[in-house]
Amino acid sequence: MRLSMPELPEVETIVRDLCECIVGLRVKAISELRKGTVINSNDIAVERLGVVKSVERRGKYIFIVFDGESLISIHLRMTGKLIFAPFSDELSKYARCFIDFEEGGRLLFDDVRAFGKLEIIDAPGRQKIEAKLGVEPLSNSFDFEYLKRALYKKRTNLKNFLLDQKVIAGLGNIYVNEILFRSKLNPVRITTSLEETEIYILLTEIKEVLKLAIECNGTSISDYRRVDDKKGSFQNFLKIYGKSVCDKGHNVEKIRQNGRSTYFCPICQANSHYTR
DNA sequence: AAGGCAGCCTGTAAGC
DNA sequence: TGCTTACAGGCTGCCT
Repeated sequence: MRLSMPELPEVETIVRDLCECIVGLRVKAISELRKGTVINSNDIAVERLGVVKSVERRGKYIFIVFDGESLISIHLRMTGKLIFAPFSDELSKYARCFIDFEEGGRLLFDDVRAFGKLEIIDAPGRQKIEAKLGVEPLSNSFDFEYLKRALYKKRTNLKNFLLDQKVIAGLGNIYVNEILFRSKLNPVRITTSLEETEIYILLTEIKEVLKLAIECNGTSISDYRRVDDKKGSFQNFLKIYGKSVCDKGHNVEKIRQNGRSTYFCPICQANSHYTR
């Protein structure tokens, strides 16, 4: 299986790695190799971006923050990769754009499916992106009350609920499958059917799975790679995604919800009767 | 208003 | 063998 999906833990790992590579460097130029990859709708002058002050994550977005007023937002979507090369290497077939720094070094954005985007924005542009994002799941703001209120406000199934970036920012298909399995909750359950004990379990598992995955530097089942091309190791902890049997030996069922594959154990997660 | 879903894109794998 | 088709999925924008 070759999939890729940088979700919150993968993006967090990339951001941490990127901090080590590019903070303090001054942008010289941005080169677009495939039209549409770089968006600069405000025509912000690249040579005025200045020195990289920090690299931050919000949901699955990466923000490269400069000492000036502008910043770069990057979304890797499914197959996007950021590779920092101290020396200018040969460009791959799927190189979409790159940033060259005055001090030397090049940050390459490589993306097979060309869904990813790099956008040069200002502070209001960042606000516009963040306005569409829900809570950071590892922050203190994401607590029992937040989750309970959000669940009861919606009327959809648990799988779609957890994938909704406006509610919780950063979860993708793999981790949602894992979280629901570890919570022993059926993905087709309607959000309003959850009891308080179940909400507490769900909250705990969301945080636990993300923390563990970050400790593992993400999941590489996948062509996800870190900035230095190293792999993460969370795939060793996957219990349900892409599996044919669960850890109890039951057959795993695979269904589609809103066009996305859901893996679940109909025995361990046997509560699908709560669908209303 | 809010939820559902096609479309974007291309490599991989299965089926004939 | 080689062609066709399905699948992988985050997000936007359209439809209901």
